[in-house]
Amino acid sequence: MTENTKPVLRFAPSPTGMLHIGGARTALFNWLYARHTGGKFVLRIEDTDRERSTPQAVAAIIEGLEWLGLDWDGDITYQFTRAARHREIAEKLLAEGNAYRCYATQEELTAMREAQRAAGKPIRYDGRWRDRDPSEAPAGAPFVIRLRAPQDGETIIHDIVQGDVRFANEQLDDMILLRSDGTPTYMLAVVVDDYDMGVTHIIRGDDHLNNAARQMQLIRALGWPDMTYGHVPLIHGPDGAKLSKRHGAQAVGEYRDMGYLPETMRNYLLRLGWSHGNDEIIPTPQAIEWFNLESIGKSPARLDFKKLDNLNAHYIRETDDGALADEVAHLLGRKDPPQTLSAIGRERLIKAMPALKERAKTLVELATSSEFLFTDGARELDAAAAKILSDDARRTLGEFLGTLEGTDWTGHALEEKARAFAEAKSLKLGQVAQPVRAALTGKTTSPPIFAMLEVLGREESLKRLTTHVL
RNA sequence: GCUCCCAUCGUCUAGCGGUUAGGACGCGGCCCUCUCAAGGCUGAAACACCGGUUCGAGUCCGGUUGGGAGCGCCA
Repeated sequence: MTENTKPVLRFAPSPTGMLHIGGARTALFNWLYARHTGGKFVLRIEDTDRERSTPQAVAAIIEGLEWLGLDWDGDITYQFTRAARHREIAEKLLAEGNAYRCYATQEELTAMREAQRAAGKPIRYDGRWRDRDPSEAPAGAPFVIRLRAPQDGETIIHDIVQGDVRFANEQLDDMILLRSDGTPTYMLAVVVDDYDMGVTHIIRGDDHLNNAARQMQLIRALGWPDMTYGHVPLIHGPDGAKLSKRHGAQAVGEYRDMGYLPETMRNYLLRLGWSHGNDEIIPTPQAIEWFNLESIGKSPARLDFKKLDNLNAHYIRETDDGALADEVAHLLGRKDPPQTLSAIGRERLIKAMPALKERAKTLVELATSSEFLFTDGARELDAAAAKILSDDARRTLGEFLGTLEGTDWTGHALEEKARAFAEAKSLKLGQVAQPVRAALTGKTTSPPIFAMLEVLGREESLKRLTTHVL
């Protein structure tokens, strides 16, 4: 493959809100295909709507992509900076007769649509200025420039995921290219920018499928080459309805806050709408190797947090202990009031991490389950732990502690002692271990308790345990 | 209303004319076990409906129903 035949993919969000989970998947697909083919992945911010675009949204999108690990090639293109070029193309179309000036006012158009709606007719611009002589134009009145679109025949989109999609040209109206204030519309800007940026493949949400036909008409009018389209079905909430606030997590930042790993998100989002046989666990390098456009599914998918959790648990187990400790420290710092991880706390955390990470579905859970490592002295007991520490249990605990003098403070040695003690007393191991767990952690669930005794050390462990001896 | 898209277990999906319709998550059971997980084994669970085409349809075609998207001087 030579340099100029390599694919150029783009992600083109409009900065009017956070990076949405659906947008993240679109970005991922584009990114994966670019990396798979050795092509380019470029980022373009579609900020031609000056009213709704905000710098905060731009920042959130960039932050989201960076967190997801989706790096783009070259500089970010800000669409609004290219307005002069867009205008130039509109003028060219006008000069060639492929576009015309329309003087219809917004009120007039609104009335037109209302009438069409009332009559049960399709709602579209009726072409009232399409063939009017320019001399009829009201002097000095504002006008927009519309594409003179073909009225017969059909426009076909050869979509790589949806197949051939045909639109009768008669049902597509003459779209506005340049607004009356001279700024370009989205339809004009995308087509011109994609062409100028050398974009070869457009992978985007299928909410743009209808737009594709209109954009194709524009491309034809300009005599520019076709691009390859792939319209990916949208992601729905767990209830099948369109994703909205009430579904909870929507912005990628929220997933981060809930303790999901970027690796998890990449794998999960990939599987939502793309498949490779029966493979489920697909780390990113493997995804880059396997990804193709043909295996993108055609039907919309729903979010399933249970499955997300399961994948996240998998990737947490795969993550390096030190990196996880850093994440826990980060989460601690975000608490109210913020907590810092002490040197001793970090040391304990690293030692306990192999056992802790096997039990956590999210980083938040990991931080919560680590909490008992960071305090000193007697633990406050939760209700279940208090119940475990009955008088009998506390007596047993005392007797057991009595056998521990001189014991090597290792998980293995302590477990041996506990087993011997239990056998001597005709108790089950659990009858010894559970009171120890309750007293040591204040809870009834924890990583293997003898290993935790070792992590906390003799001194700290005895401090916690002796408090509860009867 | 008009246009376009979609339709396999609850969910994500494999399937690309002939399969006991497979896997994963979740759910139930068993094993393991100091708790909780993890892991192993195992069970229940799907081709929306109606017509065609074909010797033979989950797979091809049409319709119905049900979802979704679009119909802005938003993107």
